[in-house]
Amino acid sequence: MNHRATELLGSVHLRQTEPRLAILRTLLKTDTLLTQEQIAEQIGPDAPNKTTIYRTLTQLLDKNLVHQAYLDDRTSHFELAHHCGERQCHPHFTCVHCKQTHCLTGISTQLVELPKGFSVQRQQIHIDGVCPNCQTMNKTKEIERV
Amino acid sequence: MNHRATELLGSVHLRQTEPRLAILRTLLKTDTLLTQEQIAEQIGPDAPNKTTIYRTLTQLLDKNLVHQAYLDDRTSHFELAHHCGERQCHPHFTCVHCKQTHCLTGISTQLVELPKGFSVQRQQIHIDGVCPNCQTMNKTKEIERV
DNA sequence: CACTATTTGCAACTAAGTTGCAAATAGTAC
DNA sequence: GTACTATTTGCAACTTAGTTGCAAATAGTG
Repeated sequence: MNHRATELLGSVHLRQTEPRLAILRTLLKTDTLLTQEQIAEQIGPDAPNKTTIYRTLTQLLDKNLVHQAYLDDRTSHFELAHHCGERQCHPHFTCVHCKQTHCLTGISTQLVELPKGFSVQRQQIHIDGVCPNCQTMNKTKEIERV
Repeated sequence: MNHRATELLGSVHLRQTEPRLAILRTLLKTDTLLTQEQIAEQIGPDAPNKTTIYRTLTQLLDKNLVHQAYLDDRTSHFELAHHCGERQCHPHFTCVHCKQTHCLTGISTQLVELPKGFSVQRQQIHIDGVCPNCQTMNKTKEIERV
């Protein structure tokens, strides 16, 4: 994991600094989107300053190693771009119940056919609904009520 | 337009107040998403206080007359729900050049097939790219450079 | 016209993200 | 290893979208 982070930084010609490596390691470890705060939390007490985290993420965005998504609140969520197609990110699913977001990486989707004159750079699909976990929890509650 | 706004308010049993009517009129008049600030601007000097605008929009969201979208920044954008299907909003297109967002209402799209256990409530598609206007402007510039 | 529940505007607040600047450090040259 | 410089980091102060509490205003009703 550490090696992969070093490699990624090298590939875009950025200096190998501990804050950057820690941020990349965290993004490599997870299978979902993370906010600045969640990244800091996961790194722990020695996490870089929030300014540094934002600045690093912006650099990685510029280099196209990271993608940013705005979901159901005013905070931006980040993820490594390695599971995204060139023109299209995988769909994101947010559970209205537990508020957790899942990356639906194994799914095929097609690009929308745009009216004449428009050209795509990136398509994102965002789905709100109920996740399997909350689905079964609700059913259990219903049974309990009876 | 005024009549339609009165009608909409009545249909969800909210009091007919001038701020609410002005907000609905503005939403009826436009063919794109608006932020709180843009709504206030369009109403003009007698626009309701921003608190009132946000509160009204929240009420209309609850009644499902209005939809909210988070696009490429931290500000929420609002629109009347009347051009949306039950499970799916029309796609939104944001031009990376002029930053304007267009509602692609005349387009058919299909719901993503979700993995077992997930259930959809609402699907949104967001596309970044270049709009017809900026496309031709860029071409013109290229010609000028030659 | 009077009454009351609802709505509005204002001022103060919250929280995500940004900026400027001085101190620390990675990469390089010797 | 040591010295040097451009880059990076952390901190404090700031910006901005949106929220909250509360007193004044008003829509709907009798």
